[in-house]
Amino acid sequence: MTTPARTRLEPHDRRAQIIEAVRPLYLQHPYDKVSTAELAAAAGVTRGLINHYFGSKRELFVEVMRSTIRMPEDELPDLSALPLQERARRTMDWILQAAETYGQAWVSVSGAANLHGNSDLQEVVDEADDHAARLTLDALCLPDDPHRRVRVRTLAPLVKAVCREWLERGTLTRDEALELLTETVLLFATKETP
Amino acid sequence: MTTPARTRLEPHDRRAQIIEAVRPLYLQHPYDKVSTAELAAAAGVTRGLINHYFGSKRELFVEVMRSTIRMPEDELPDLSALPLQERARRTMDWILQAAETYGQAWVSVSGAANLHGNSDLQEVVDEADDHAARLTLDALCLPDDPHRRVRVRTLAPLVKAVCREWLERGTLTRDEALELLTETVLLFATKETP
DNA sequence: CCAGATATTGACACTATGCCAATAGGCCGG
DNA sequence: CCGGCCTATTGGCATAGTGTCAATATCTGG
Repeated sequence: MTTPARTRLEPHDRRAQIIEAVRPLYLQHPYDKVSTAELAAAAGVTRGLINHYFGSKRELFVEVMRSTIRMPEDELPDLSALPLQERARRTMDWILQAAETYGQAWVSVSGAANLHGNSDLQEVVDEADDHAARLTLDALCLPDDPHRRVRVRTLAPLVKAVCREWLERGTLTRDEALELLTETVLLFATKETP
Repeated sequence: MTTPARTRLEPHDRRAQIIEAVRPLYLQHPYDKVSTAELAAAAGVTRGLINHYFGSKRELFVEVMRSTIRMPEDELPDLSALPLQERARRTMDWILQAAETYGQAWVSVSGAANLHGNSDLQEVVDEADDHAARLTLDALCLPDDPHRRVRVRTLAPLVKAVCREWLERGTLTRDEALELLTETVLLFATKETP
């Protein structure tokens, strides 16, 4: 029964350690079903420390989200030798695969569900979607000008919705999902910039 | 200074009255910035009554959302005489117009922003999106079989994202938005069912 | 080995939520 | 027109959760 004595960490390390320790809780329970006490317990620290580092429970939550819903950029295959149509298909396939095997968190979090204008989470989700758009354009070997980026990032919520129909509800087959997304991404990414 | 004496309403009416009285609060502030006390004050009742009728603050919030984010079905024009392409364009135009003039709440609320699987709000948003899909198919004069409905309702989050780029960020013009959505809805709605 | 710097704690004050017995509004039969 | 019943509504209580801050303990450098 080793009740670990209080240990002292560098601020940066402590922040990171708390975020990691707390992540699983938010993967299983919604924000307001997890108390600061539980968060602190999971991290092996006191409630006070969470407020010290993150200001508020909410801000910790937002930080956890930020690092969780970001699409990983490794293992993105090099498609530069293929025709555009095929690049599109493989890129979308890559996303579907990530969603399937890793249960990629990115697809499970879409926009903030509030009525009022701006949510703190919206900002984080937007950042993640914009990042996903950059990755997509990169995989497609298409230039990343602002207009194109805008169009491609609007696809993020569509991709998530399609994945949800496929994985959670079983109302679309993987092939249907792939086909729809492939055609749509071609439509959105190749429209000529005015 | 008329402090209105306590009046007695039919349960059904009281529920409705509370929801209406509370709606503006949630249009301006996020869920957790509004206290039950403020909600009760706005409705001219006591905190206890809110719990009596809705069980919890959260459930009241969900009810407000349910009735707020539902697309109105009136004023949907009859397009049956036009060719499909044109029906699609006008339907999307109708949606954009609703978003612009009424600041339609539907477009401002997309999926729930949680990591864990299911949110109480997700259910409500899904219901609204499915409803919007029915309206869309109706306007397009296309049959409403399950497969088609699934595909069209995945477009809901896309429509919202495009509207956000157009209205809030100004990164898309109205014409660009209209064109993208028109082509996409045609793609999704006219794919033959297997 | 000591002393200064600071990461971490624990207790306190405050707010908010949900619950329940008590209260009172208004309809109905006499 | 009145008294009594039904139940919508209240007000206070109990509890849980959040944020703050002075006090404490840990590590580092001299």
